[in-house]
Amino acid sequence: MGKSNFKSEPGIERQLALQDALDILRGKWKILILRSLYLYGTMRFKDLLEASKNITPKVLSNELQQLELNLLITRTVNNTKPITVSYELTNHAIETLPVIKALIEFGLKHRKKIKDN
Amino acid sequence: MGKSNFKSEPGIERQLALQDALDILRGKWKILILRSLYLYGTMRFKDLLEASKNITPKVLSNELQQLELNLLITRTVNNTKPITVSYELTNHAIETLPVIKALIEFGLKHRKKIKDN
DNA sequence: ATAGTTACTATCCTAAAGGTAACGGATAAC
DNA sequence: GTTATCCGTTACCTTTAGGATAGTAACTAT
Repeated sequence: MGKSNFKSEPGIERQLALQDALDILRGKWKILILRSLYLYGTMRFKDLLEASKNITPKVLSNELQQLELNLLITRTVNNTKPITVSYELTNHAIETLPVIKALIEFGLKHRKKIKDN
Repeated sequence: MGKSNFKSEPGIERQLALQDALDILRGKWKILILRSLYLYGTMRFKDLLEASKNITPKVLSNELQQLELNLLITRTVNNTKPITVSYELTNHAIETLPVIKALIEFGLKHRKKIKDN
């Protein structure tokens, strides 16, 4: 396979960074949830349930907990009459926006490619 | 949840594109394989086995088939003494480079954030 | 004839992800 | 006191991803 013909040096740090990113964003729902929060700002649990078509409360709850653990969203309990809970992105989560944009761009091009056979 | 405060309109096309992209690139290995091919150009099966630490031949074989199906890599059999097979990225696969770059950037920032507590 | 190389495939198994359906605690409205 | 809303949890099950181990086909070298 020889030496790199594309970049100076791979760099173990970049390799680890990539693996971490994949771990954190892995799964069917996390990126979709992040995108909803980008688009709509603050959302309640119920909003996210409706926005993420076909997700179940259990799964949504899990995903939100993981996103919170990884410092991508915050969870705040509002003292409203029927209790409500608000989720929003942290500043840190802004760093995932380029990932989402790139995925959408790739997806658009891929769909076009498929359509044109 | 109100109206968007961030972008004009979500757009069902972008939603579908995102879901397609996530489907195509899903899993523990695909993006790592694509990155190896970016870095090294043409690679044989054995090269990819060594570059993707801890992957098994069965899993690698599966991943490669899926990537080929989705038009991201090509597979060519070389008529060498012990048969060898070369994999490389298609032109179309270039479109995934921004995704990988964005993931790495996010991963680097995330690692820094974690280290700084 | 035996052993090695390359690129897999086959079989079996475990673990993680994801889904279904029902329930619970808090509060309030009717 | 029954019903409703909101945000979950619990128990259970199915599906998918991933891994371990061994084997195979084609060829080469010794």
